[in-house]
Amino acid sequence: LTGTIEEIAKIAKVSRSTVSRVLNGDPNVREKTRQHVLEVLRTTGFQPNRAARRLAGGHARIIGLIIPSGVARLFSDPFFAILIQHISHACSARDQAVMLWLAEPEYERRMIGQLLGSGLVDGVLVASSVIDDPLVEALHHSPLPLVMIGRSPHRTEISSIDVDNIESARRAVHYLLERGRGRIAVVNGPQNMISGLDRFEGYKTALQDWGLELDPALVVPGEFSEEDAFRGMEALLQREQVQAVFAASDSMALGAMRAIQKAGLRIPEDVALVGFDDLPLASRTDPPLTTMRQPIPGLAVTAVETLIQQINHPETGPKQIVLPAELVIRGTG
Amino acid sequence: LTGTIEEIAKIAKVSRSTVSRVLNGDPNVREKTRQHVLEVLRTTGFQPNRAARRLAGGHARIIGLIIPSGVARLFSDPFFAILIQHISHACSARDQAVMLWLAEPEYERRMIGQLLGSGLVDGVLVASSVIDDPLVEALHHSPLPLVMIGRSPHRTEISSIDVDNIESARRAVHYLLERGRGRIAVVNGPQNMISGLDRFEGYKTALQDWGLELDPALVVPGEFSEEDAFRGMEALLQREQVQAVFAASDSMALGAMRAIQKAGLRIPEDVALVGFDDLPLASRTDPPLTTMRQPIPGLAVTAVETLIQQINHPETGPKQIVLPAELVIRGTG
DNA sequence: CTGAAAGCGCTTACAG
DNA sequence: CTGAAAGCGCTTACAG
Repeated sequence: LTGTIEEIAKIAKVSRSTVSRVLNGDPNVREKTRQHVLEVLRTTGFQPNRAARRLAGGHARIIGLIIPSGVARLFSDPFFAILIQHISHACSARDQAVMLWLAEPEYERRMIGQLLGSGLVDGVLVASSVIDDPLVEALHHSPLPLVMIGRSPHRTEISSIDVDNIESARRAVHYLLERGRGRIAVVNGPQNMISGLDRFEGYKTALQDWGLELDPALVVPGEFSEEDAFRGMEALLQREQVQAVFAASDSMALGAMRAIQKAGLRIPEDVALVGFDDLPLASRTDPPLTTMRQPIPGLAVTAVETLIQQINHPETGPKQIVLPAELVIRGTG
Repeated sequence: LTGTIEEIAKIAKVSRSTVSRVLNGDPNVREKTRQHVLEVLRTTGFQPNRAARRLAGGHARIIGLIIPSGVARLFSDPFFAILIQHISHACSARDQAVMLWLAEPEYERRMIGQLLGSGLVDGVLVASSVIDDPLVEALHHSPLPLVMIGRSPHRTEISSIDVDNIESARRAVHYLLERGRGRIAVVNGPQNMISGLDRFEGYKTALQDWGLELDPALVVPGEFSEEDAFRGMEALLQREQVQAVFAASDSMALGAMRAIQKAGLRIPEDVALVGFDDLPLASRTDPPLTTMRQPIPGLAVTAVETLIQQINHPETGPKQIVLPAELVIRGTG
């Protein structure tokens, strides 16, 4: 279908070295030659064989996208689906293919071996992980460039892209406090993930800012799942009176919303509600959800570009990039 | 980390040909030699370089998993997330890596070129598609082995794995009719996808079986999304009285459930409800959802195995495999 | 049953 | 700026 570099060379009447140079953007090609080869490349629709490319020591332009096993349960959260879509999109736009590795405890060892040994992947993106995930540790000690989405608290030597969860959560809760809501419940994410931990931290900080005590009775443990949030909130509402709820994800906000409405309380009159993520569903709930918007496209693009940078210039040190979130005020608070 | 075949050969004191043969299960190796090489392979944890393998004419053991652009919107339906997890699992268990291609209109052409030209992938799995998707057509006309999840109505030359959507939907509606529910609304999936079309077909057939007329006023168009189902159902309940609802997916059943309950109707006393999929959420709704269970693990495993079969024995003709669904009776009908 | 050799399609010093 | 040549790590006839 697409032929080999040799055939292109023949058509363009140059050596295969020259074709390869053009393909790889090597500056040591006369401009006229380059244009000519480029033209042949275009008309033939040539696609270099990535396997050969990789084998010969170049980059295959393949990125490994890893979902650690501890996170696999969350895989059906729309946040993930959307994140993966944007990562995939960012890769396509940069002519990078994506290899998906859903880590599973049983195959984790083998997976790492394959990632390293199979010689396919130029670098690796870890999409969210549990704190101190051994998989991340292993990856970090491998020669493969690595970028995480979500910061790694104990490892600033690993490049990561994250939203400022602490500050964002704090701002969300401030917003509720400013609107006169004193008793604010929190629906937490998993506390073994940094995003869950940080958002809870932000909640606590906001209370402190206002000189309020943390009331453990107002803390609903959650796992980023709608159902858990629904149940937890339902139970809480039976014993406590609250004026507002901060949910650490939109999925959980949805669950909380259902519980609040089921309890016969009005949103936002009786109970205000702020979520986190700004998934598409947030604008379609009734009333529409006020929430902290995660810049998912930005996270994806930045992660992919950071990784590519790391692949092409391994000498560049690790980077921690923090992206801002934005409060989107709608009808729930 | 894992070394090359050459190093294994040296340790095992055989030629690299022999190592390659045991690696590939070639029967022309003396049993004692094989055991010895296997032992060395085991102790070294050797991983063959897939890029080299593929280049040399063997199989890379990489499967391309394609989500066509027409389906990308559905990507955040938990059904997809779970399906992908199972596919990934089935591949890991068979030592196959997964390359993810979320097709996007803008990059679709390039993607196909890459799939074919990049020489990375041994075969391709299309996870659900729109009817007569041009992407599937292109793939079908390529030399790459192809298996679809979801049947392709006009192309029996393509291997496909599917659940019997028509019959399953029919059984679901029969179940409601048998329980004395005469006026049954349907929340449809997209009618440009075979699963949406077939389930509607099953609904219509069931009505016919009972000598009932199809009432267009009872048909809620949907796109497999909870929100659309919620709105559609809400609108329907304002003008119609129904005794039951058949939703073509669990996500939509959830939306319908919310609408029914919001309208002050009891489930199942006033309105019975049957979904389709049996996602984890089905057992956790209130009341728990009665639904047709799709054998997702079975679909995934069968699809992967069919594709591997197709890769290893291209002479085998295409296969259409239909898996049974099962009605799971819970609290909604 | 086993090994030496050619070749897969690239990249990258090396020489000019 | 360009080309001839070596080499990446495998597989697979070919010869024995």
